[in-house]
Amino acid sequence: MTAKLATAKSLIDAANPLDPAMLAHLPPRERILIASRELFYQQGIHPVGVEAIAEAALTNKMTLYRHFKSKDELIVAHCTQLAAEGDAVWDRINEASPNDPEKRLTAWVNHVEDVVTNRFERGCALANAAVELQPHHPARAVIEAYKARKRDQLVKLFRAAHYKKPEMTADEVFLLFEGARISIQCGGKQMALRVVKMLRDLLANAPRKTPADKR
Amino acid sequence: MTAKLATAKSLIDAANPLDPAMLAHLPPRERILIASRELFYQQGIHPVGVEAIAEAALTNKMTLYRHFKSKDELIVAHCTQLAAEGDAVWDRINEASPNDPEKRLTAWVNHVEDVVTNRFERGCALANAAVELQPHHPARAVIEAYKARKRDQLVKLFRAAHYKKPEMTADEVFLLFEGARISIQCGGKQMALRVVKMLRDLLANAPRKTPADKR
Amino acid sequence: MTAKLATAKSLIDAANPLDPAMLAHLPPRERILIASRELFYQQGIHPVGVEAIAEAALTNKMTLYRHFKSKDELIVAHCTQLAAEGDAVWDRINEASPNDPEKRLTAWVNHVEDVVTNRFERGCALANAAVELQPHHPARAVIEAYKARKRDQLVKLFRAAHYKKPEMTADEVFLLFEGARISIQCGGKQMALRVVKMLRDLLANAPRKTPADKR
Amino acid sequence: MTAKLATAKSLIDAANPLDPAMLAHLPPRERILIASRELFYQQGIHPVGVEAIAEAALTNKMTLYRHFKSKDELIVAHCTQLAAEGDAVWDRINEASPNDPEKRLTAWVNHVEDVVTNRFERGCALANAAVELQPHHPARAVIEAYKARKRDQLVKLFRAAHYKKPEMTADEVFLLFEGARISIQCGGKQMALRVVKMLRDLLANAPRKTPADKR
DNA sequence: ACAGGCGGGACAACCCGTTAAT
DNA sequence: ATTAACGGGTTGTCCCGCCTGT
Repeated sequence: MTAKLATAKSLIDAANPLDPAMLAHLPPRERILIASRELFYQQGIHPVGVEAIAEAALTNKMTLYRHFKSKDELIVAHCTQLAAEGDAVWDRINEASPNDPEKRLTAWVNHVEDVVTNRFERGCALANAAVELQPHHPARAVIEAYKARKRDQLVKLFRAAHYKKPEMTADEVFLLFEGARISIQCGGKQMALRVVKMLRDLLANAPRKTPADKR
Repeated sequence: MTAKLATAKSLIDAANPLDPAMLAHLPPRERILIASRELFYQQGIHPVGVEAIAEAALTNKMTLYRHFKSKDELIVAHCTQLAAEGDAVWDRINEASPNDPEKRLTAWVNHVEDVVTNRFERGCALANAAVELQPHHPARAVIEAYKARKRDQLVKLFRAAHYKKPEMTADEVFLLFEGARISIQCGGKQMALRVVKMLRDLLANAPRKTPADKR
Repeated sequence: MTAKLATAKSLIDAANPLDPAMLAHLPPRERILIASRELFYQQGIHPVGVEAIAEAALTNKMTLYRHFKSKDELIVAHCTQLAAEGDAVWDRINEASPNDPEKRLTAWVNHVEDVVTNRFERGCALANAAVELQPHHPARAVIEAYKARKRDQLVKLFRAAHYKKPEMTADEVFLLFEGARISIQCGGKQMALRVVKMLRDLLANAPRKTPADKR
Repeated sequence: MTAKLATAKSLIDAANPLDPAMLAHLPPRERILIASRELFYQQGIHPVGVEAIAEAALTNKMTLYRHFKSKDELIVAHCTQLAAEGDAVWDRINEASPNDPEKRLTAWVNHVEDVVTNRFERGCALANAAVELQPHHPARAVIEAYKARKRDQLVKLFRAAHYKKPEMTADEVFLLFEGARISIQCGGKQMALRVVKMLRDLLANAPRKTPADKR
């Protein structure tokens, strides 16, 4: 489990992502995106000004505006980055056991456990962004595409694992996870932690296709 | 079912809540809270200025500041109001069948169906507010208390209905509902609609205590 | 001549238009327009910020933006005001001698003398604005309409005075006046002063309609 | 007349002055001045940033700042260039008929006709610059010297052509031309076109020195 | 008590001219 | 010679209190 955590951590952020020593050798665009992720996640999108982002990224407003032609575009890039990271986690889980859907399911639940246990005290950054951004904001499309992709990937996984109703099961699992993360924001940290047991029960008890397949 | 809808509707909003004809005969404080609810829900809290609220409430900033000594206090009152309305819905459901937990469960699911089907295109207003507000904001306490209350009420209801694991079932139901509503914001309207079937299946299949206990 | 000057002066600005004592009892919108006229004329439109205007108008940006929803709109109002004042000068000249075109011509030349001699060290404010503003700026239409109106009014006046070629003479007079004022900006103050003699000669020598009228 | 146009055109701009193919083989300083002339004339001086100039000149800001130590200095160079070009036009006209002032006058009016007819949709670039620049700007001196020179050259020309009042006639002609060009900016394109006829009439009718010369 | 305009300071996003580092 | 850095300045909006009249 320690290994698992280290793996996941290294995928997303190593230690303190705003540590000047970490940022110093990165190109400005990277620094800006890292700073955005951190500040947007901690404080939300609206309350964070471009100046604060530039400062946290060890640069200045002008450089920020050379790389992103507006704050809105930065927000889009920020959401795109988050989505790509989420996809990367999924890909890593899949590639680890390409021929064993059971293991992939287990690995995903372990990832969920990591997420609700150790990180993301403010829930899902993309869901939060969707809440803050107006419906017509271009970043919304990025978020919606990501969420739809996640659900479809779960469907495929449950189908590969010969679940009888892959769509239904995927929806259930997806909504439980989403609900757990939004509940973190609403004080339900304890409830979010219980979601892991729910998911394990659900995976164990949901009906499979045929006994033959199980063997 | 028509009656149900009418009931819920009348609890929350009658026709167009910002219709001047509706607001005119209400005291200013009520008008301001109604306007806040509408604007905050549609656009979020940060993007809506006090001036816009005052205008929609057919009054002016001065009056607003006489009733709420700051925008933050208005936000608290707004969340308190939303919580009270949610509680009222619950109470109404409970009082309709005080001695029949089965009927109460059914009624609650029907209410959920109404919510995800007909209204709240932007998910749960309180969850959205929690996302927008900083952790130290006083309104967060109101929201967290409300969400905890909801979960506990579900636990009690499941216990009354002799479910074997009332906490577990309540959590599951709660998270599914929360997940469904946050998914509305993330483009998962279709998925949110499927939550109703999930809930009905779950209620039907979750293990009850024993037939002996029912008698 | 003293009377003339006083008259013209009172039409446009009395003493120092930015004197706080003068501004104090005026409504904010008036103060802002007066401050705009003064600052825009002295420094041009681009170099003057809204903050400086608000300050000179003894108010602040917020009040300015309550009366004009953008700087561009303020510029339009400013140009409209200048045009109205120019029209008022013309009207006053006309109403003073409604039945004597000769006197009106003389009065107009006297006004020109006043303008190039005593005021407007930076030429015609509207022409300057036209130079500074992009062709698509809405204020440009105001300026062009004003200039066209001035030329047409001169044509009518020359026709009433029985000049043989009223259009030609009006154009000539108009262009000389315009040229004189733009030359002020280009160091040709001395040349501008000579325009008065040119105009008087031109009016005296341009051919009239009938010999009888000439006596 | 086609030859005339070609001549004048080749003096000032050949086809599209910002065509990369035209600029490519020029030294950077030339490219920058050409780009400045085009952009400053089309949009004015204030709205055009150094970055845009560098880009249009197929170079970068750093190179620009190696050739001109500030934007203000570039503006001075720009105005100096415009003045030199104007002088070159005048010299060419003069050198074409060094001993025939009548021809020179005619040629100059033809040039004026070309200017107000075919080019300079935004009037005189130097006059526009004078309007935009503060009185203390060093480029103003360049502009004023140029305009004064133009007037003096006209005086000399009228004296050489034996006009009775060369100063007066020169002023008149000068102001008409200036007025025509500023009027282009103010919507008076039609009026500007009529200035050519005025000038021809004026030259034909203004009194000459001795009857002997005329015969 | 309500209505409304006015005032004020802070801060948002965005862009400028200019210089330094690489 | 390109990219980054920098400080200051732009327009525009925020929340909030004052100060009139009803």
